[in-house]
Amino acid sequence: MNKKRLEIKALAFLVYGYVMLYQTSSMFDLLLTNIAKYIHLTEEEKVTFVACLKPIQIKRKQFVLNEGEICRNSVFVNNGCLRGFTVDKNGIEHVLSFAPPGWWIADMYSLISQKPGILNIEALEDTEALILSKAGQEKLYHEIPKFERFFRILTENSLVANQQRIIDNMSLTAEERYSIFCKRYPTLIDHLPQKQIASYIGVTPEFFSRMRAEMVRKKK
Amino acid sequence: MNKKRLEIKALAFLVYGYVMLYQTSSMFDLLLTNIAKYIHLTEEEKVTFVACLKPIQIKRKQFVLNEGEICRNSVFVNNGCLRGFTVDKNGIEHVLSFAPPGWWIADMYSLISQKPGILNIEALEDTEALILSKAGQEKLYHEIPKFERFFRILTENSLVANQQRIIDNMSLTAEERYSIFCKRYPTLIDHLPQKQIASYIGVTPEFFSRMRAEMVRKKK
DNA sequence: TGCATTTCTTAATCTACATCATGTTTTCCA
DNA sequence: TGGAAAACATGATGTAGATTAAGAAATGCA
Repeated sequence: MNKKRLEIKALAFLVYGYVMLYQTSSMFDLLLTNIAKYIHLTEEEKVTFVACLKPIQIKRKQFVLNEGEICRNSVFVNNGCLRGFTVDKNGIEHVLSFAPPGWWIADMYSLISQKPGILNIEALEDTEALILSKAGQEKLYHEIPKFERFFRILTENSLVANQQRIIDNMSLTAEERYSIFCKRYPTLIDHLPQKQIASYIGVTPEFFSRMRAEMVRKKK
Repeated sequence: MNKKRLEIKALAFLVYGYVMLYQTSSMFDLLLTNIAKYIHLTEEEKVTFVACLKPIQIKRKQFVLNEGEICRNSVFVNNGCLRGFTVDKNGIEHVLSFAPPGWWIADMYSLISQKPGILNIEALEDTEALILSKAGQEKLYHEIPKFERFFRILTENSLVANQQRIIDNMSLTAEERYSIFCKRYPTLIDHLPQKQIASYIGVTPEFFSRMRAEMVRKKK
């Protein structure tokens, strides 16, 4: 009798474990799917990887990183949206990047050098994310060298996008840059406050507002 | 007698081989030294690596890559200087990057996607360089996975520099951007035609010329 | 060495976008 | 749910840098 009870208990625990696994796994699905586009992970490797991740919740307007701090994590967004921005000597903010679901964000300079950074990272809405510490990332490089490949590819893609942005900033008008933004990030447009988009494409909110009115006028 | 002749011949060939190795090795020194900062290669791996490289000579004003072509190589500069630039719809050139000795250059977008690119790469002076084909690079990733790490780090550094440039373009005046350029690339300043620097920092040659005169005037 | 080409300079005028100011609409949260 | 804060719109004016033009200096190459 005693033994049977133990068995039942053990079974219940197992079931509970599976349920937990099943439930919480959804939190890693988006990231694992993204990774699968570039490298193949065994189930065991997935477990090792997931063990390096820590889920966090960030309230709207809350900061994940402040300028002057050392960036110790990469952040992968599951829900919501983050922004990375700097503040210039006149107190004006400049958006370097948005991180909607499926995107990574960090202060790359600070993360690499482990010196104080210049980036602020803030939630534009309530956000669920996973963080991967620098230590965790280096552990991954050691234990599963395929991750070198994954992050190389990720970084390459990011570099290409940033180079294109430099070229666009040098050779296009604000209006053209905005059109490109709309095409490239259609989901962000209705989501984001105008002033954030204005800051990203590199104009003042006032000019952006006028420009949009102008564009509507033209189309008629 | 016949045998001895053969031995001498073999010895001569060996000596010749070493001399060749010694002479030509200087051509790879800069690159191997750079790599050694990030990963350790065995002598055997060095040989494998060097076998993937092909030396080229580029005359001043000659193009290594034209927009519209598919970029099939990364180029590492030993001597001289290359520039990567785009031409906008008004025919104005915009310099995305310079490649002085010790630097890599390529149309990253095209190299990754193997689609026609938008970058022109041209020699600003007679240049000696090494090219690593995309195929060669992928062979390296397979045979010596450490190269995943090397190129990841290279790409990360490049990404950081490009992000900083985006921020600078959004938050600084042309004069400030020029000051930063002077500090960051002191060797390039006396080397490069002014109009190339103007194009890199994102102003016209006329404005750049006036700006510099202005800066001299101020300092007195 | 000299001449053609490219690069640099300087000046007048123009424009895309910034700044300042003020009112209106939307959003948030107590 | 209502009132404060944030976001957006619009007008008047200012400015960094572009454009056009034309001459002077430097450079490359036959």
